[in-house]
Amino acid sequence: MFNKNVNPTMKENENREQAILRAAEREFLARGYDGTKTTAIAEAAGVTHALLHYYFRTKEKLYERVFDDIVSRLETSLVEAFSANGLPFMTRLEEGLRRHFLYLLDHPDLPRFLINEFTAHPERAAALRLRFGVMLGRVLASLQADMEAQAAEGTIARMNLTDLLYDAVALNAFSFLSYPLAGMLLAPGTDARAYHLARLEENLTVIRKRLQPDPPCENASSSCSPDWLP
Amino acid sequence: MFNKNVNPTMKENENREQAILRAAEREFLARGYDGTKTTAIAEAAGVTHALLHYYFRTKEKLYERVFDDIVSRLETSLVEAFSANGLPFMTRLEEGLRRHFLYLLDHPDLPRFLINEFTAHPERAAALRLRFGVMLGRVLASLQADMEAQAAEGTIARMNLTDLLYDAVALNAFSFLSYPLAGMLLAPGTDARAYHLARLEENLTVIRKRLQPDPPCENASSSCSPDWLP
DNA sequence: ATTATCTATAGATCTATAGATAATGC
DNA sequence: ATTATCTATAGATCTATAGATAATGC
Repeated sequence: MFNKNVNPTMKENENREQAILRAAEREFLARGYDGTKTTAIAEAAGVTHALLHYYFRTKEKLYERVFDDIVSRLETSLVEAFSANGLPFMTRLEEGLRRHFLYLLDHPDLPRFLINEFTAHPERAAALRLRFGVMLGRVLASLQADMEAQAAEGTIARMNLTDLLYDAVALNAFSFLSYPLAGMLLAPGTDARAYHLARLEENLTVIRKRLQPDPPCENASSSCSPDWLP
Repeated sequence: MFNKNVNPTMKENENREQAILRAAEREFLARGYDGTKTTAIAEAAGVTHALLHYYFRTKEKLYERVFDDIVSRLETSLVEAFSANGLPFMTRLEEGLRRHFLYLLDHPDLPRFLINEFTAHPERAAALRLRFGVMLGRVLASLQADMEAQAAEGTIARMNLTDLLYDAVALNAFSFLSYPLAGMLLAPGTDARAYHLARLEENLTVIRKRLQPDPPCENASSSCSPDWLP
């Protein structure tokens, strides 16, 4: 049952089932569902094609398994990212966004993969939305009270926390979504990591300034209108 | 040569070649290259499958033609969006971003389509990057001088215009990229258009605040550190 | 006796083309 | 004489399974 590991594409102590899963995740993330061939997965895993069907029956089932694993890990990472306790609101927020970004830096194909999945399979989306809803609820609950306290003090502007997180996730995810176009266009020669880390700092600046209280209104200049009021 | 238009899927005065192009664009945008079958395009266009190959020879060539048309229209739209003249910098910027967003509202599949194209076909990406580079250069040139004048007056913060446009495009595009997940999660029941228009206002607020000058430094609070300096 | 793995192949798509026929322009 | 359109089918993938053989656990 335990293989002798003569297969060079497998890690130490990894069995063929795990090798197929790893290869499938790589292929699906890189090429999407339709672009991935089960023959290519089998080849990448160093096993025969039939074995893939022996373990996972169909391409669809293998895909669902891979997808579920990916979402589970993302959930864990996101909830942990915002779990720091006892620190001031801005510190926790920035630290959470930094961790969220670094997670994406380790999984740069993830945003595109999730977006394509939700678009291409709306029939499966309902169950997944529920999972993301629960995850978002946890993050919101963990930050909401602190945010309101700060707003009451007047040290940050009053705004909807969901909108703020949406802004932050948009900026973070887009750095990876746009890299194949924008990375080489805006910073040719720079390596990917340095490029992304520069974007992270800009993203954090945007979020910080989004929360900056409006300046006191001394004159009629437009920047004095409290645009966050109804 | 001119058809009698007995085909119900074709518009008045539209020939079969155009009908194939329209159907191909719809299919490719919705399902991507791999997910689209030439048989499905032919069926959607109301012609036999062989006719598609008669006009465009291969799926690949048809795809390139569709892609090129899409990019050309986007270029025109973007350059026009920022071409308003004689108005103050902030007005031109906001108006340009508003038009950019409304264009996406008419073409909600476009961001995902472009991202997938650049990721899946890096070999073709070079030529396209050049086109996007020219387009970006035009928009930058048209705004740069005005922005510097405003910054010199002190009415806006000093920052890199490219970063600012990147932030804005990220926020605008992500509204459409994330809609299948976030739309139904955050605003169930709301219709898509209202949802997106609400995001547009938040996006403009983010950009406005990004440009808000830092408050004068009266005390040692963290919001007083001029984080836009080296 | 069960689990893991392979070879070989059936069956389903999907792209592309060959070759016939109809419509149009000179 | 050229352009547009159709029917029919070849050829290439790709998914999935059948059925044989080897390895493992009782």
